[in-house]
Amino acid sequence: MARTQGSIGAETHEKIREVAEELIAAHGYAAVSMRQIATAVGVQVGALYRYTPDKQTLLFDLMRNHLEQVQSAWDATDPTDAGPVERLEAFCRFHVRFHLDRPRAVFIAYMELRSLTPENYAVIETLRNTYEARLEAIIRDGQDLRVIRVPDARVATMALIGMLTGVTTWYRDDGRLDRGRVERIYWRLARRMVKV
Amino acid sequence: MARTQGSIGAETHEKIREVAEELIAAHGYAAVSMRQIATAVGVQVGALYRYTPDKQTLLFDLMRNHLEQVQSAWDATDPTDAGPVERLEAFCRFHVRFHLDRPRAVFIAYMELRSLTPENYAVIETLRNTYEARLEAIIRDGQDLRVIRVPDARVATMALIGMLTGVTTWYRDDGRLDRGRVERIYWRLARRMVKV
DNA sequence: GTCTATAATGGGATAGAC
DNA sequence: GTCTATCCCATTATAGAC
Repeated sequence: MARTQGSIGAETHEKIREVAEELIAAHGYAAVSMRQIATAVGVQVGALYRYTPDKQTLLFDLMRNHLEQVQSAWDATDPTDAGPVERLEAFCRFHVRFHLDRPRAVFIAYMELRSLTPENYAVIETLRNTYEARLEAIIRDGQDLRVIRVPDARVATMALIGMLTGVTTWYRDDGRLDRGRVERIYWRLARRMVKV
Repeated sequence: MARTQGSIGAETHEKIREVAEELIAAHGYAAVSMRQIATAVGVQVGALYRYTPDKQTLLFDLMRNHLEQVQSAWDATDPTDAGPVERLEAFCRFHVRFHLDRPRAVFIAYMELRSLTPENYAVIETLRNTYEARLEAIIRDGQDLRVIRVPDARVATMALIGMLTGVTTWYRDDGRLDRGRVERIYWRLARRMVKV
């Protein structure tokens, strides 16, 4: 397979993304320098600018990429023909599983909103809102069909998102529970929260 | 009332804390400079160092102060003679109320852990764990007395903390719901989550 | 207790050689 | 596509005048 004409080094590009995600998740966007990233990648700082116009765009691309992946992965998972309770179970399990698999990307997407320029922030906020709206729609469907009952659909949505996303703050792979059990426990908690 | 001998300017000290909390919550510890803080306070940068030995200590004091206040405010609120369900209601309502009243301090306490030196991090982590242990103890009491039932006390604790703390990410004072209603809705969701 | 001035270091980004 | 060298500016923290 010939390399695409005019393409830049795909391996280096990928490594920059991995290293940037790791360092930014650990120390924060503002605390990580382009020099640190270059050193961890194994290149000099000037080389980074063949892959990103600036540091801000590097962050923005990481966040957009992650949120677009969440979105498309959920759209591929959503059992749209099923009832609201079954879809809610799919959502809760998907959210926990996906977030446990990508804790660093999740961390950045939630923590570095304030590091974005206003223009980039608007894009990312829209992506986040679109995803959260998917959950809210399921809850409202369930209410209409009287198979889900919550005091307030909007608050229940935000409470669920907060509860599910929080798993990344405490879960450890070498801990007492494996991912499957955690996924199951979170769904049982969620189900009781919204049950008729 | 005479000013304590040898004391530094109490008003300036307090203003530094307020300004630092506001700026760090908005932009992040690493992104805020001592110059920015000094300008917002209305002094020159050198003056700040009469009140804090360095920037790190300024952050650490903000976080410790907040967590100690959470702890002592809860200890003063906890209806220790009541049953587990009543105490859980007190906890949930307290947590939502306290966090809605201090969104910036909460934000910093959860987001800037990575900006602390290892020594300072250990202190803050201990304070956080102590507070979370209070909730877990209530849930375990409730399980023992068979008035609370959850799949796993530890996961339920973290799920509750995540759910309740998340309120600060979406609540707006000029929004649809006032604080009292939000507090009530969160408690209803929590109660269903842990009910027998 | 606050100021001005400065030391010492590191930041993002670019130019031009190879 | 990566390197070296550099520009220019911001950073934390301190010294010493007032």
